[in-house]
Amino acid sequence: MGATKVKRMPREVRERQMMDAAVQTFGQRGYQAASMDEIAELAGVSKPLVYLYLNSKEELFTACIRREAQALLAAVAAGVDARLPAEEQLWAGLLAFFTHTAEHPDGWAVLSRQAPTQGEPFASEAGRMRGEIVAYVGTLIGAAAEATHRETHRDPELAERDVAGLSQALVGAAESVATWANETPGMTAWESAATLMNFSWAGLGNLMKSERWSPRAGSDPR
Amino acid sequence: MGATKVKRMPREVRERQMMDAAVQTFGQRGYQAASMDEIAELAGVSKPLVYLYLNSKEELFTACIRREAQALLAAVAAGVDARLPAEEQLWAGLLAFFTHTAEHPDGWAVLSRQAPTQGEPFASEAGRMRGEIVAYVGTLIGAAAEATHRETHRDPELAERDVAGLSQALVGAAESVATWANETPGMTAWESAATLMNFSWAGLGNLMKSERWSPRAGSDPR
Amino acid sequence: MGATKVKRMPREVRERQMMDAAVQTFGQRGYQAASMDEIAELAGVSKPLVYLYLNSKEELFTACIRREAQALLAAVAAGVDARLPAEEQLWAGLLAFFTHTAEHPDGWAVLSRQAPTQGEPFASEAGRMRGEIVAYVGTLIGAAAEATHRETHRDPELAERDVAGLSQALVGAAESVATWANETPGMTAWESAATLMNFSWAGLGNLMKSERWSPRAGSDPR
Amino acid sequence: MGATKVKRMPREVRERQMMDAAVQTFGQRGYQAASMDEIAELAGVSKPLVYLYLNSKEELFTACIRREAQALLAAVAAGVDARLPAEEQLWAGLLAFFTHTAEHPDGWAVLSRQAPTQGEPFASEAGRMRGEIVAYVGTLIGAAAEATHRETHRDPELAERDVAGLSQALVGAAESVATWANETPGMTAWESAATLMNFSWAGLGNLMKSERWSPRAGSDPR
DNA sequence: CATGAATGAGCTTTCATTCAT
DNA sequence: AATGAATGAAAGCTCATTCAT
Repeated sequence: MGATKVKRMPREVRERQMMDAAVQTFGQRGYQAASMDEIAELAGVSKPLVYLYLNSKEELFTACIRREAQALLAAVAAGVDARLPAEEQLWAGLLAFFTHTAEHPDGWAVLSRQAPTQGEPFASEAGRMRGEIVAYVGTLIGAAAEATHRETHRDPELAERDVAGLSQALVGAAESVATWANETPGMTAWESAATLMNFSWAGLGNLMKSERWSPRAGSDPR
Repeated sequence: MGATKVKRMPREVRERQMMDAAVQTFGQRGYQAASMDEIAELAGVSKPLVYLYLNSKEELFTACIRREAQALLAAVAAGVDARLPAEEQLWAGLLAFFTHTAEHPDGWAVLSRQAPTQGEPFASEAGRMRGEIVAYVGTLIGAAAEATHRETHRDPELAERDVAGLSQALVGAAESVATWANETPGMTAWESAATLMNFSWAGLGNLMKSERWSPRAGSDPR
Repeated sequence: MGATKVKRMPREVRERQMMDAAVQTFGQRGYQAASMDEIAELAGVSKPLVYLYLNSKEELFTACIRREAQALLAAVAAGVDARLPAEEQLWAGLLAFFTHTAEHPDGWAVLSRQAPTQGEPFASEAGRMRGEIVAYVGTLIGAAAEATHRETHRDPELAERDVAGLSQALVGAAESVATWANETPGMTAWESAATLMNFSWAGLGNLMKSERWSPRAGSDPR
Repeated sequence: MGATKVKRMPREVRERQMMDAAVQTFGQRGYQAASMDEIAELAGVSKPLVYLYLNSKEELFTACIRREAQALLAAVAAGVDARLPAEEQLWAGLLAFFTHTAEHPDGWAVLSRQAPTQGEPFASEAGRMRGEIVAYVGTLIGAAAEATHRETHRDPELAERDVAGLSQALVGAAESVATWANETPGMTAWESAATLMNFSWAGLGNLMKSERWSPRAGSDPR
């Protein structure tokens, strides 16, 4: 009786609507503060249907984390050409990263703010994705180190933990800038990527040439 | 059977016990997931006493944020000698920062993970502290830029937004490394600080000499 | 064992059941002493359902006041024929009033005892209804005064405040008698109405003929 | 160590302070909404002291009811000269009643609004006092009836229940007017008493001369 | 495929009341 | 005579979750 409410949609479509509503709600309110009522209403369906398709709040949140992580990883991967030199891969990856986070702020909020703070099933789920990115960045750093080695015949002697630490720093810096950019009107993905590149590349480059920074005397490493 | 339950303590002492318990619980569970029951039990008191002294969950959380922020800022300030050159100030500050966050992981979790994600009364409370640190880092960068200018007679031309972005990146990197260090056994504050210094100083130094990184052709700033 | 717990009823029905239970509980226990648990149990539903339909204790109480006030006013209005002389209107109104209060003692308790003593959202809600009744009684007194004026050519000179005071007295007397009747077995509405009519009508009649009562000497109006 | 807080007062004085504070708080807030904290603070003592002297909230409220009832009864009794004719006794009693309730609005609120609505230990406590007043009024009516009988040789034939009903009506009217007067600025006790006297005396007088009001035909007593 | 009706469990908060000094 | 410290018990309210249709 009327076409206002289109019902009987295929499962796939309904499911995407629900997940979209969930990501938006979780991203803006947080996991705990988001209520299933709100999500169902925003999705335009009844609560039992949400449960029929997504089973529970926990599974729904996990599904959101997974979907958004996949999307972010895919976006970065799509932006990068593995045949280019490491430096340009990093640039391309950062650009893709900031572009995606700017276009999906709620998804980024779910991944960066909500998931890691909600305790165990979720933190590790989000950690898995972050780990993939950190590892990928680590690969780039390693590759660059090796290239430098070949060119300069100086061994950067980057231990595994060094690489891990640097990757963490770079990813952390990117996260921080991404969040800040989402709150700063007029800030483009290009600017964000340039900021980060400027900030990090020379430091990384030096490291690879074994030119480490070290504290002056007096401050002993304890 | 012992002195496990010492009762009738002066208000000041009890209040500190409660705040300690609260920081631990909030840091590990998150604001919403932490229950006042749990905090009271951990503090070894009854719930009404928590309310008598701290008034409400919201006020309790705010008090935790403030106390931990104060402590962190104080620790960093105590570690830094403003008469030293910027480079060494940064090193000392990072060392103090990583030392404090390593010694107070729950407090650090409250400040870095929980407070910023819990919406309005809290996010801005924590943002205030982060803002102070970012501003302080910005000062260091500015000072270093000026010094470089004097030495090299080259103007770094760092716009305000550049400084802001770099500070965000540096602080984000530090946060990321601090959190990662807290999860990585055997990682010392000294190592964390060195990692970050290595990562960032050369990049910053280059910037100040106007040696910016720029993408090769093809990737237009859109 | 039986049909004691019939479930899945339409909202309208459940809502009436809840209001009935609420009126009974509020009337007997008072607003503060009545617990939502008790009301829900008496209504045969769970507490969340009460909140789902009626929103809060405050709204529930307000709804009770309104419903019972409406019912009482409607009962009195239905019992009165506005074309009759004032005297007979008063009689009919009193009879309807006492009949209704006798049949709905809990509703009457809510209106007369509980609502006016529970402070501001409620007192004025109940006051509104009492005001309507007082005003209606005032109209009757005014009409009777005018009729008397026409017949006897003596001006009753009833000032507004006189009318208000008399109405208050009459309504107060009726309230008192209604409450007393509800506590007195065998007391019929007819008897109550007759008592009040006897008590008041002659006094009012005298007033209208300007035959005021006045204290003998000695007691000066200060 | 100054004289700001005079301590160690005799029990009698402290107790009166507490009761004064209690009457004020109960009268304004209601029994349930009044908290022992509030009462203790208003009385200027610590909570345990209130318990030491008055034992419990329930006993405290009961004590308030009793004290205020006693005071009201005493005031009315003091205003009446039992050797005067019933009519003048009524006038004097009403005047004393309205004077006292106007001077002690909180006490009157406790007696008239709070006590009767708070369920069982209290309602009957307040009912006892009300009963005394109703009975006293009944005595006056009875005395007046007898006097009338003697003068007019007509038997008013007032059954006990008639007297009771009339007393209830008169007392209810007085209560209503007292409460209304307390809310109406500029309304004096003298005016209140006159209003009530005008309203009731003629009606009572008629009754005593067996001139009852009776409904016209049609409205049968069922 | 889809939902209106319903609830168990838990949370924050308050309050009368009591110890120990 | 007087109090700061402390609590058991309960109340209002919310939410994820499930029937029955």
